[in-house]
Amino acid sequence: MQALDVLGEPVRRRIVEELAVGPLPAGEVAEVLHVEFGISQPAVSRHLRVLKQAGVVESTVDAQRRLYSLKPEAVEEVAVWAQRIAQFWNQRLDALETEVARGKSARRTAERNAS
Amino acid sequence: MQALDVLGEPVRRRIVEELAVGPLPAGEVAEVLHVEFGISQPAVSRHLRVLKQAGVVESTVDAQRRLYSLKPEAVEEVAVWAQRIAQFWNQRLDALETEVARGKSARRTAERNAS
DNA sequence: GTGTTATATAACGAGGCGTGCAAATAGGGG
DNA sequence: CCCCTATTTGCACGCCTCGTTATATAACAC
Repeated sequence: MQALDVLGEPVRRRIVEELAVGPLPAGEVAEVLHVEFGISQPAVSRHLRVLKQAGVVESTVDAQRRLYSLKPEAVEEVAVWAQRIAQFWNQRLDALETEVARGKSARRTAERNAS
Repeated sequence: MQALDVLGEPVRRRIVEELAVGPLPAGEVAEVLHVEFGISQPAVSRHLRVLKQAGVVESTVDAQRRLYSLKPEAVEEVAVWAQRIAQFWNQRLDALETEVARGKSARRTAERNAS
């Protein structure tokens, strides 16, 4: 799960969203981020590198330009993780509801302790 | 999306996973994390506070202890975000496939590259 | 009250991250 | 060749976060 580590950055998240629509040359990414976040082009370049090293994006050479594109596996990895957690939680929720429905309502206190 | 900012931390992700199973007192969370990451109780306490401020967890008072539990909305938020991105990407992929199917095949010239 | 458990806060240091600027590299094109 | 554009990299700096240890608060028990 390298992806989540790297997506903690708002700027990088924005880049990912931008690339989700389709591949873009570094310059255009930089421009968008410059407008929205007020950061310089080299800064964006660095973020792109971080994203690349984390396997979130990849780049292609097109003459002098670098075309960056999203690697969907990475995003999917994040989605899977979050969904797994959500699922755990839902299971728990269902269990509680069942329990309550059965009338065992007054127990839940000592349930989780017992170390 | 405060959740993603905060979930970039491995320790915090572990805490979330632990709490996904069910609520736990701070002490037990601290113990688990101490065993697995070798960090101290105060460190865990701080992570819990960060998670709380980000709306990922919440706590209730039970005598001297604090019971921490996951706020599923936060996790769901992350899942939704990631899925949205993934969906964008899938749309794009579908579009490309359609294009290729139409016979425009010979374009993908400089596809492969990396550092 | 004193003592004990459970947890949070304070104070501090170390390290990492993100930034801008300036310079370097890569790839055209005259 | 030399120059121009696109992008990356080197450097210095400030900030923010993490971790530890020591200490405080809260609630209970005696």
